[in-house]
Order: sequence, then structure tokens, then C-alpha cells
Amino acid sequence: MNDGTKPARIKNIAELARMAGVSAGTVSRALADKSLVNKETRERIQALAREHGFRPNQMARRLRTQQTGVIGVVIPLGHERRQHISDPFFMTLFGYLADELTESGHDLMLSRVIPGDDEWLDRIVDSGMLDGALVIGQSNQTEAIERVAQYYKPLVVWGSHREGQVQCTVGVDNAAGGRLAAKRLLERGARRLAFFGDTKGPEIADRLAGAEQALATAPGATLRAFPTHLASDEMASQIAAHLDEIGEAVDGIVCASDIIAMTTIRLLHERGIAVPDRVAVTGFDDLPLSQRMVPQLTTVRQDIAAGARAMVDALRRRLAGEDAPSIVMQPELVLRESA
Amino acid sequence: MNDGTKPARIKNIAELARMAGVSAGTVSRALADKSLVNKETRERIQALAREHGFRPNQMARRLRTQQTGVIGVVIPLGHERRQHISDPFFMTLFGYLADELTESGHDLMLSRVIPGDDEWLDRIVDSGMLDGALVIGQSNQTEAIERVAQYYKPLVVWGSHREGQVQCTVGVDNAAGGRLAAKRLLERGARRLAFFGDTKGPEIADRLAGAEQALATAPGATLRAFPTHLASDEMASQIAAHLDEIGEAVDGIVCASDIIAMTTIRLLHERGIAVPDRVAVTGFDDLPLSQRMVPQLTTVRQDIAAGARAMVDALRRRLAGEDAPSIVMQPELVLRESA
DNA sequence: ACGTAGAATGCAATCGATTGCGATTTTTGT
DNA sequence: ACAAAAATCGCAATCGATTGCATTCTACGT
Repeated sequence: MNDGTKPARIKNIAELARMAGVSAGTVSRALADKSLVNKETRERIQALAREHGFRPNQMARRLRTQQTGVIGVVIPLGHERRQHISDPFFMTLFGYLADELTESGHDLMLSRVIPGDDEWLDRIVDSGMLDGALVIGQSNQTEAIERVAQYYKPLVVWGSHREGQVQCTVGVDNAAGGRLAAKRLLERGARRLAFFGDTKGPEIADRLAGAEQALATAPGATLRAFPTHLASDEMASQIAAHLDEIGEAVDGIVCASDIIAMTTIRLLHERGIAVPDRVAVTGFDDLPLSQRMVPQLTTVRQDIAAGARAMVDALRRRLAGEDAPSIVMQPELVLRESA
Repeated sequence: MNDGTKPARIKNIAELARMAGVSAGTVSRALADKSLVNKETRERIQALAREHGFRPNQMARRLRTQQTGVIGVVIPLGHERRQHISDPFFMTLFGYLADELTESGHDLMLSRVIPGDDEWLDRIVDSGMLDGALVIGQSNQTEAIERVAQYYKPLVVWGSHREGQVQCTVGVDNAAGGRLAAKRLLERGARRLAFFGDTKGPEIADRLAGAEQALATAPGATLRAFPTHLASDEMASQIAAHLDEIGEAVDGIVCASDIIAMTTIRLLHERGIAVPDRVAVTGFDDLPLSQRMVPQLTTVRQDIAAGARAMVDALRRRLAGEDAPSIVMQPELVLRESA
């Protein structure tokens, strides 16, 4: 700004080397601060680089060193095309993952998946741009993931763990979570339950299965499942339709996510149906917003921060060549006002 | 699976070339599906590649072609270190950006910024890994961004536009938004206003300034600003402290974000203070959740999807060498229940 | 049968940084 | 003062794909 001689832009190490009167190799070593090169020249070169704002080309460095420092975060959109990525749960998990990964010096590349393609994950992990990959949610792509997991080690998946599975998953016991929610409703005296959620992916399917198991303890109780999307616009109208169909016939609703629960409560409120007095509602996830709403949400807590830590930890181990096993976390019922 | 001869893993184009009995160059062209190579050999090579699951190394391709197909999305954490990234507004914007960018065939790399460093943005844009960069929020880093914008063209920033600024920004007119919110409260009859928000970044500062301007139209009205963080944990206790300090002395609150508004309403509810009857509250952003809460939030709408589109559009123009100007969108007051 | 347009492929340079190894200089030991 | 050890530094190969240019081969016209 204050001196007219703006330093010429340097485009590569060779050029800097010429300016400094040394070889490219020396510059490379100097910039890496290796003790192999003389302290004085090292500092001189570093100063020169700083002065000209030179930074070595990462692409070349990565090609040569064969490691990228980049972790891929992949969100499969098997069903529900749009807006999935805006889902607060994924976003929150993603945020924590970003925190953890940047902390350990990794960059982070986001990929959404083009549905209808069979080799999406292969393409991502074989691209040679990634040191490892994190898959957020299995959607309906469990087999595709399983296939890749057989040959690609540094891969960790958020989702349900099935017996005999090769892929390393981190997630809560969704069935247990479903049981907790339904049990709570039954204990409050509800007998005619509904389940709102899309069971095409294994995770939500497990939650429904858990809720059904809980019924066994309460003779005469019933449960009916209503497919409900996560994409926010359709969700509201779908839920409205469900509520109309249900009428007075339900006194407890197990929702597959906090967002569904939130919308359900709002729609019940519009219809003048008191929550939890006439109908009790449970959520799933325990997002931050669930304690900020009115009424506060009774929900099944997944510890997202802990989950993110576990995923990154497992990935780190796998990057180091160890063999990290799957982790199944136990969900926890958080009692608040809605049920 | 059904045949024991698992195809050997191919690691580069040269190897595939040897197998196919052609040169590396031909393989490269065949994989790129160039008509320059004979249709038969082309298909033979493609089939061979598919069979062995070979995919060319992106790092090498990018080094050679000098373009990465990757757009950096940068979130500066000038103040408020932790959890900023989990802020729903940023996350929502980020989600839309991801949608837009993947749609146009770009990958997307996320970087959070190490505060206290002066050259964070230089490091990112000079790394040679990015075709362009999107900065989400200026925080208190406006000067650093401005400096980089002077030499790095493919850069678009979400935030406030100032006169004479080089950086290309996309954002709403925050002052106008602040005016809208305050005006609404005043029209409802409120006279003693409060503003909840952290004015260290230019965006929130503009909102406060706008609210103050609106006071001029209402003689005798007052406004007091209370610094309020966005990071969710401290926010609640800060707001609680503000409410205690305020007591009965306030009848309208302009909140700098929907999240702040949501928490404020919840805390007012706990204290038995009716919203909007005793105290009216406005939000800012119009996040999806603001229409899902009880009471629904009266808020200043930023069209996040349109903003994301505008950012990507400006970036695309800049990548093509054109000179896209800043965009200031007009905010819109959404009347619902809270004010 | 011969020259030549045109199609198909090979050759080798290139992108920019890293690094093993050898060459040169400086320092140390006696 | 001389040999040996240590400190510096340069050379050149390497990572893997792309691409301009040269070369070979085929086919066609006359």
C-alpha cells in the first residue's frame, strides 16, 4: 500500500529459487522448515516467500506426497432428493465433524450424492483426492456402502449397525430409542399410538421396530405407522393429512425426528388439541431447538457431539492402519413437557 | 463375488495402458471419450477400466489442467470461536450453497478460520486447490477480506456492502431490516425498545443502526442495546441476565436473529410474561423454524435460497472473467404472532 | 501402382513440489 | 596442517494424467 513497488507475483518454487539464488529443492526444504538447510538461508527464503505472498501449490505437493489431508464428508440422498442437506440433524452433526476435523488439521470436502447411480461412493473414494471418508446416514444405500467398505478401509459411517456388517458404523441404538419413546407414551396412559416417519432407511425403520416392541408390555395398545418425509415443505402437509385422518383416534405420537415433532405439535396447536394433555408427542435427536420451543420437547437424545468425536476417532485409527470397530451408543430419554 | 479371479487393482493410467496394449496417452483420451481414438479401442479401454474399477487420479489431472473444480466455502470466526458453524443461519445458507454448487458440477471444501491469524484467507485462496471461494459472513474480518479481494477475483462474500468496497458482497440491506423490525414494534405501540445482538460484525451493527433510525419517527421512544452472543450456550444465560436487568422497563425487543428471538420468547414465557401482549418480539432471518414455533415469529425475512443463488451466480461470472457487482437484497417483514 | 488425405496412435514435455543420493564446503579432531 | 566428519546444497527422478506434435497405418483417388 505505502510503497509503489508491489512485489511481483511468484508462481512456483523454481521462480522463488531463482530469486534466492538457490535450487528448487532447497527452497522446498526451507519452506518446510527442515533443519537440513542452513538457518540463515532458510530464514532468508522464508522471508522472501512471505514478502511475495508465495505459497506452494498444494495440488503438486499432494500428488507427490500421495496424501491430501482432505476428508470427504458424504451425504447419500437415496430417497428424498432435495433439502436433505438442510436437515438440522445432519447439519449439526456436520458442524461437529467440521470442528473435530479442522482441529486435527484436516480439510473437509462435502459431497452430496447423485441418486440413481450405483458407483457414487466408489467414485468418491477412488478419486485420489481423499485420505478418508465419512458417510452421514445410510439412506437406502447400505449395500453400496458395504461393498466399498470391503476394500476401502478409512471409511466410517453414521447409521445403524447390523450383525456381520463390514462397514464401521457409529450411531445410536435406534430400536432402543424407539422403545424408550413408545414406553414413555404408554406409561403416561396412551393406548392408541401413531408413528410419523419415513421407514425407507434402516435407521428410522429400526425406530419404528423398537416402538412396536414396546407395545408388547401394554395389552390392548395399538400403533399405526404413517410415512412422513423429512423434506420440510411436504412434511407439513403430510402431517396435516395424517392428523385429519387420525381424528380423535390417537393419544400418543412417536415422531422419528425433532423436526417432525415440532411441526406436529404446531399443527395440533392449530387444531386446538392440547399437548401433552390430549395427545402426547415425542421427538428424536434432542436438537438444541427442542428445549427452546413451547412446549419443550420430550425426546430421545442422541449425543451428536459425542457421535462426531467417535466418528473422527474411528477414522483416525483407520487412517493409521488400525481396525476400529463399530460403535453403538445408547440413547437416552429426555423428559420435558410434550410427553 | 461369483468368480474367484478378483481383478487386480490398477493404480495408474500407464498400467492400464500396458494391459490394453496401447500408450498412456491413448488411454487418457479414451477415458475422456474423445473421438480422436478409434471407437473400438476406446470402448475396449473403457470396459477394461470399468472391470477393474479404475478411476484416474484427480490430483494429477488437476495439477496438469490447472483447475480443480473445487470451490472453497469459508467461515471466518473472528469473534465467537466455537459453535459458530452450527448456527442455523449459516448452516442453511451453506446447505443451499452446496445444492447450487453441486448442481453446477463443483465440489465444495469447507474451511473454518483460525482466529488471530492475519493471512487466513490468503492461505486458502493461494493454496492452489480452489477455483474460487465463498466467504460466509464478514465477522470482524472485513479488512482482511478486502485486501484479498483486491488481487483475487473469484471471491464472493455474504455480508454487508459498504461504499467503495472492492469485495463482491451479496446480502440484505441490514439497516433497512432493522428499521422494519423497530417500526413494527413502534406501530404496535411499544415505546421502550431493546436490541439483543452482538454488534462487533458489520451486519448486526447495521441492524442496530437501522432500528435506531426508526426511533426518529416515534417521539419519546427509546432503545437500548444489549450485547448478545450467538453461541447457543452462553446466549441463554446472557439473555436471562438482560431480562432480569430490564424488568418491566421494556415493551418491545428487536432480536438480531431468529435464534435469539426464540430463546428470548422461551425465557419470557418462563417468567410469565406474555408475548406479544406484554412484550413484543421480532426476529431476523426467517428460518424455517420461525413458523414452526409457538407463537410463530414475526421476523425480518432474508431470502436465503435466493442469496445462495446470487452468490453462486456472481462467482460463476467471476470465474468466467466477468466482473460481477455486489448485490443488496431488500429484506421483508413477515408478520406472524410474536409482534 | 503410387501419392496423399485422413484416421489412429505413440512420444515426450509439462504441471509444481518433494526427496534420495551424491557433490561440495565447512568444521572438527589430532 | 591434514584427514575425517558433519553440514549444506544441487541434481534429477518421481508422483499420474494431459496434450501438442510427430509418426504410422489405412484407404482412396487417379
